Amino acid sequence: MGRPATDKRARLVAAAVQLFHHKGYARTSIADVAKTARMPAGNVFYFFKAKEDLARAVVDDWCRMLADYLAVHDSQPDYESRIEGFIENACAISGMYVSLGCPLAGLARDLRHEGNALTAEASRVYAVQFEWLIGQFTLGGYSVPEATAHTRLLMAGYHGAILMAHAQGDPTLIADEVAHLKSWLKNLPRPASRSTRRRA
Amino acid sequence: MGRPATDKRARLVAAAVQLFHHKGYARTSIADVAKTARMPAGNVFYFFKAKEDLARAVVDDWCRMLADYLAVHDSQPDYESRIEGFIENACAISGMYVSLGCPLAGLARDLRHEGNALTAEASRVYAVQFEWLIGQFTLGGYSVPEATAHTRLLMAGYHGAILMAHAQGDPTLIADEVAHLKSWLKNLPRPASRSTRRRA
DNA sequence: GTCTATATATTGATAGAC
DNA sequence: GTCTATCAATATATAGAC
Repeated sequence: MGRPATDKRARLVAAAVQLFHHKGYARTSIADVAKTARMPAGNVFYFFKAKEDLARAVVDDWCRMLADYLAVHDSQPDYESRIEGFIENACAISGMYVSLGCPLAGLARDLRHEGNALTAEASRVYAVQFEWLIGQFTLGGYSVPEATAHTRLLMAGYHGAILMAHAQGDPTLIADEVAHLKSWLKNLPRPASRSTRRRA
Repeated sequence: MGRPATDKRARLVAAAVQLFHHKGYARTSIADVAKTARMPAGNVFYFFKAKEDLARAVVDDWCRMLADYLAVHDSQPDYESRIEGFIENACAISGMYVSLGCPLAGLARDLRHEGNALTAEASRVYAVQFEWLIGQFTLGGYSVPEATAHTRLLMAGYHGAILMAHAQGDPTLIADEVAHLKSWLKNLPRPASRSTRRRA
């Protein structure tokens, strides 16, 4: 169906992804987005009939980017190395987390304040990480309830450390939590039943 | 010095505390605050010459409220019971956390997006909890570095679980983390040196 | 001290020329 | 499809009557 041949829509989404992270959703104007994407303000409404629709496109883009990033870990041979890679990545980008906060946390919070229309979108942004982690623990031989419980603790500690590091302006909060989570992961009780891959 | 005899200022701050939590800082207008506090909009600027100053007063109010709440735990006989009370409180108010998110997280994030003028204020909101927890662990005999490390892990898991529960709309994320943290606290290695209060 | 205007800027969104 | 001009609503903040 008649999508435009240009990359204008993609440029608008990319600009919105960045600005929603840097300034927040409410403080980012359509004019801001258009300017960052190097086009006139009125043009935005050709691609998105309302700011809400732009927000939905931004959520879609984050889900896609997160899935792409998580796929990078697929080259690791076992589930534990893949999860460890996920955990350690927080250290690699802790500077961004400290200065701007987690983009997922920001987006989820912002969208919940924009009326019921966007509340459902807010829940989607973390779902990709949740599902990937549950899938990895399951591959490691844990039952789905076990994998879910482990994932929830991991996600809480992981994103909580980012939250604290941002609020306190201190990247060592992330480094300490990463070290703690790696140790926690290594000392996790082995799954009771069959494991599709041996080794810790 | 010439403070007004009425409670209008306090009513404005209370209204702002509530609205900043429910709607976020950017989406809360001065008119909203005045209306909630039952007075005309123009009146706000007699007490706060700018919206920024209202934000500062809201941060002050949160620091005071947090200190008052933490003092409730002083009746507990030992540091471990006091920290346990702090942890368990997340369950008691998990409904509020799920529907509105943590007010501290929201305020901290919102203020960081309002230019450099309010960034410093954003760091203050968690400081009361950090310092109280470090103080409790220290009373339990831990060294200041040990107490700080324990506090940082606790704060990350605690506030991370609230963040996830809000984003996913699921209070069991908080209940599970609370159970985990209580077990973690109980199994924490005893401090090496003198302890001002015996017992786990 | 308190409240009623109102100034001024910016917002999301639309209409219509090209 | 693209862009200009502009609307209507809402925001913070001020001036000045009471």
